[in-house]
Amino acid sequence: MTKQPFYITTAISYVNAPPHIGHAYEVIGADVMARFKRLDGFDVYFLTGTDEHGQKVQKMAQSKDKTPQAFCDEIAATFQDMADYLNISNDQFIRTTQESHKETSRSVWEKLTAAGDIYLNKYAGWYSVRDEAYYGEDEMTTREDGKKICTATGTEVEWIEEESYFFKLSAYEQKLLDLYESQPDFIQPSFRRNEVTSFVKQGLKDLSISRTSFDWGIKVPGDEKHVMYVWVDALINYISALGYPADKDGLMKKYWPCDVHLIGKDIVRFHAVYWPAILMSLGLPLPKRVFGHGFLLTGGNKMSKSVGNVISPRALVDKFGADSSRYALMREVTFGQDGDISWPLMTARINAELANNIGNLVQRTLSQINKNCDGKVPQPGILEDVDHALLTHTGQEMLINVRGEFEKLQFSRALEEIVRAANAANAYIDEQAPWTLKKTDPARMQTVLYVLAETIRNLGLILQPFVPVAAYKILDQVGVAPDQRDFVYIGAQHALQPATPLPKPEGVFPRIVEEEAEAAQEKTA
RNA sequence: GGCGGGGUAGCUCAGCGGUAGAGCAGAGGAAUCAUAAUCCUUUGGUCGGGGGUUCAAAUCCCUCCCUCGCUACCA
Repeated sequence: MTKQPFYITTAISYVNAPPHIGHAYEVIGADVMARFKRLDGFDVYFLTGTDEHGQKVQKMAQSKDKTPQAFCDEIAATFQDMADYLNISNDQFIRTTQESHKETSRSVWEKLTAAGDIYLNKYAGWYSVRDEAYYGEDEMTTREDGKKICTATGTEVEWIEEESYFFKLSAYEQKLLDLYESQPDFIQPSFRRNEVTSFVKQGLKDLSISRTSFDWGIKVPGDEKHVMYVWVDALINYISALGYPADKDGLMKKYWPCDVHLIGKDIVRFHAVYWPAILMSLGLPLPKRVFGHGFLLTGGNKMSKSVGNVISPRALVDKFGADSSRYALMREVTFGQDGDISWPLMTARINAELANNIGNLVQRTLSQINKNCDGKVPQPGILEDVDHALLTHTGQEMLINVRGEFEKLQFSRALEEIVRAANAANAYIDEQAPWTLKKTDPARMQTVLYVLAETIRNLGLILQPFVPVAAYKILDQVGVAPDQRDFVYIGAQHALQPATPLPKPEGVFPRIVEEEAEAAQEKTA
């Protein structure tokens, strides 16, 4: 049976600065989803990467006295490094400065032109030379001397007309509205769909898609004084990565259309309006889903360097490790909404759920098996109702519930489900008290410990997408073979074989113990 | 201004017409296998204000207040 394909992407990150926590959050979300789908029997392709063109990058490079490419190489490396230390399982890391992407972009441009959707005209507007930006009427005020200035920066603006290519976005207004109507899940969460719909209903203007004021970009075929507007270039990454249009490796045929574009809420419009319009013009099928996640806040505020409340991905992993960091971010915040994170919140969550609940469950069970069952999977007797109840809850039932949450990208809810299962196992162990059975009914003790080992196997399996390394350790400790770790192995039909020898148990989720220095740091935060 | 979220226990949030819920935090107890972890019980809310519909409203309608987002071409 051939596996069903599943294509998931993050946004590509703009390389004007090294990664911050938001980048980490997004790529972790995508990774958790990708890993889940792989384990659930899908043929997954997971793409992430960097967006490297545009005026901002050119300026940044200049100010650091570097060539744009050298500058990009440097920053892109920090993103690749982050993917590494966060344990991200992407299949490709695309960079928009790579030759294959440029080729695709030029080819797309030619196709859009051939489709009659690109034309040359003038872009006109109020421009601030100092800010190198155009401003709308609502962003400007008139000074006493009668000159218009930008309200925010206070710089003078002048009326500028610049030659530019345009994309006939206006021609797609009705088609886009039809799309949102006929495919209500196209934009998620649903309140984002409302925003986009009302935006499109206001009427779409054609989109200026080339620039002549700088040259760090992909040159427009046949008119090299223009470079493509970075957003057009950036969006194309989702298909250039698959080899469009040549499709030498058949990736396009296999994985397109994309199942989920996972992006930040700030760029929903680009993905829900511009991108489908471009695809329509190319005659390509549209992505199934665009999911805009929220932002991470701390103390209800945006993180900012000047306030000094920034939590960097590197610092996070240094303190908690990759697994626990992934867990904390996925658990603490409802995906799709903004969420508050802080060191104390994350520490509390990791300790309560990973260390105390799940970690300690594994430890207390395995150490009893190690001491009392000769270090082998115990031999169960006849299972009682309580045993069946726990196994059902933590087996198929948990998988079905977790899968349901993944369909909605509700990672936090999925984890809640898993924690609840571990909780039930802790209640079971207390109620059954195998340490007492050891003296009164050793056979029953074996059964109880077997049921617990089996529960731990199920938990280890379902935890893999979130905490891959620790989950692997758990599965190793209950003697699950590496090729028996897909979700089809969850549940009774693939239960542990009694008498399988087990390695000596060791802790998987260490408690975070606050040191004085950290406590002091938190006081100031 | 227009459109759309949200305002529920100390904290984070669920419920969205039928006697106020979960987790965490707080209090009391049990147990001792375990990462002093676990388990049980429990305190705590006039569900933003006001009005209306209904036998019945956190839940529907109106209105007001607060808060957040969107309202195009830096990315």
